[in-house]
Amino acid sequence: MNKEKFYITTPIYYVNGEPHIGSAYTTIAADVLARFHRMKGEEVFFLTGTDEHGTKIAQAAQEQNITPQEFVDIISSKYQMAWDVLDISNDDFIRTTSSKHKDLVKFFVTKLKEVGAIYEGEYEGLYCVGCEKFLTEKELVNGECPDHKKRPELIKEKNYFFNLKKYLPEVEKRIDSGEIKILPEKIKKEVLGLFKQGLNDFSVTREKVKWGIEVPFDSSQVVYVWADALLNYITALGYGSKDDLLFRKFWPANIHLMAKEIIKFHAIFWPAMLLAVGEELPKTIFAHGFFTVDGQKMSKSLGNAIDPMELVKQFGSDATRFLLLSQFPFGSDGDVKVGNFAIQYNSDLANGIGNLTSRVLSMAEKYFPANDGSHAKGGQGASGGLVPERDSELAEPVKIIWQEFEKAMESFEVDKVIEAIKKLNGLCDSYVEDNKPWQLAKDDQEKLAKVIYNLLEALRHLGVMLYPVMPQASQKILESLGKGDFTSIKLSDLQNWGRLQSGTKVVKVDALFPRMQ
RNA sequence: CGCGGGGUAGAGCAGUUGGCAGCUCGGCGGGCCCAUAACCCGCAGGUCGCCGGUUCGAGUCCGGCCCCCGCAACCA
Repeated sequence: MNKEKFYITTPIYYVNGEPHIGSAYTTIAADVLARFHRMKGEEVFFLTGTDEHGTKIAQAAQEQNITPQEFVDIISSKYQMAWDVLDISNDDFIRTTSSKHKDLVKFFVTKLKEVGAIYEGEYEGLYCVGCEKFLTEKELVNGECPDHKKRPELIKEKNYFFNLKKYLPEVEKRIDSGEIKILPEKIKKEVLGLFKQGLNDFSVTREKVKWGIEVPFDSSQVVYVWADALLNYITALGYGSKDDLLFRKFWPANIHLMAKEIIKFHAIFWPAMLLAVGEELPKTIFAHGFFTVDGQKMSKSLGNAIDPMELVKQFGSDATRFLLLSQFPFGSDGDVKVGNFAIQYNSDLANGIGNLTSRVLSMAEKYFPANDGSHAKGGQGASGGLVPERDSELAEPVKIIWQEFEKAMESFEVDKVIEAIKKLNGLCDSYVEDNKPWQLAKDDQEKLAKVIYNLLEALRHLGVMLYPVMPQASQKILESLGKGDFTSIKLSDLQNWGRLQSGTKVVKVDALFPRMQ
């Protein structure tokens, strides 16, 4: 039987700055989906990376007196370290300055020329000699370049243009019909609106830009951003090379995930380019929303950008993942109150999941102590408990929560995934109160055994459910139940009630999420 | 008349096909004692932006108005 495949991507991030909360948000969300699909037993390829060409990069490097390559090496490695710290499980990390990518982009551009999808034209724009780049109206202050206080010149240069107009009707049709799913629905509307407004052919090369991939058939030109960056999704898979096994296996992408500002390029330009060369189109393109911080748009100039690495320092990787994803519905914009992170950490994680884990394991240990003496050596929590007789009183409600959880995952509603987790947490807390194990310990051993079993088994389910969002906590919970490694077991099996064997030794863990003061 | 989103309890948000207005946090009161001073229960009563309309009945449909915000006119 062929395993189902799942190919998920984030955008490649532009290395003009270090990882920020937006890129972290996208990447964490993608990681959650990737982990979930792996749990389902699918063959997953999860790609992220960095976009490293362009004038801005060359300038930034010059300011620091290093070569552009040195500059991008530094920033790119910061992204890789950040994702490492955040437990991102990407299968590859593509860099647009890698020789593989560069070769395949050249191949692609040549192919565009061969099929007649590009033509020579003239680009006219406002050029600042000081910046050595074209400026947009938006960048100008009183009609002047803000950096050099000079009016930019209106100049023309040779460019190759992609014949977008030729492919627009087909792309529109595929989007409208849902062959390419654009999500959420409102973004789809917006994209369809763009067609009505009309779109122009776009440059795929530039003459004045120096830091980029040289156009193979015209050395005066360098490949311009979209024909470079977007290609990462297939060059990473070896498209156009001898070794294109991954490409044939994983393309088309199941989902391109991104923030909404680049939806146009992904929903329109990218499919059009793929059509031009006769390749399949991505199945789903999902654009999530933007953060505002305390009501204001996040920006470097305002100095209100949230550094994801600071969050990790404060809360840890798991909690950072959880907190970012639970701020607002995935796909909408949302405001983040910086002060709320700690409050929410305490309520959902310390008092919620952490406390539940702690109370359940404590009771197991207290009421059903293991007496084989083979405890963890040294350290605290060296005692252990045994799982008592099984019971299925919680099986049904847990099953329903699993259904909600999966539905949320399948529809990319990451925030609702978190709701499901919280619901299971709440179910367990209520169950404790309803059954009062400390009472049963005095007068009903038989029922006590069932109640504790149910709690331990529910905790196991929680541990599994936590895996996509908070892999570390998941691991700790499952280890404490003697179920550390479950990656080879399919989710559908893990979801069965009663997998936890009676008599299994459980070991209390240190606080999963220490309370913040 | 560029495109799109939104205005619901102190705050942040849910509200599918119209039918007693919900969730989380905070606040107040009670309970419990297994647990990370955690947990459970109850309460707190918001003209659902404004004005009309359709309907037995409208945050939920229609029309108009006011106010926020995002995207866009080839920034990566």
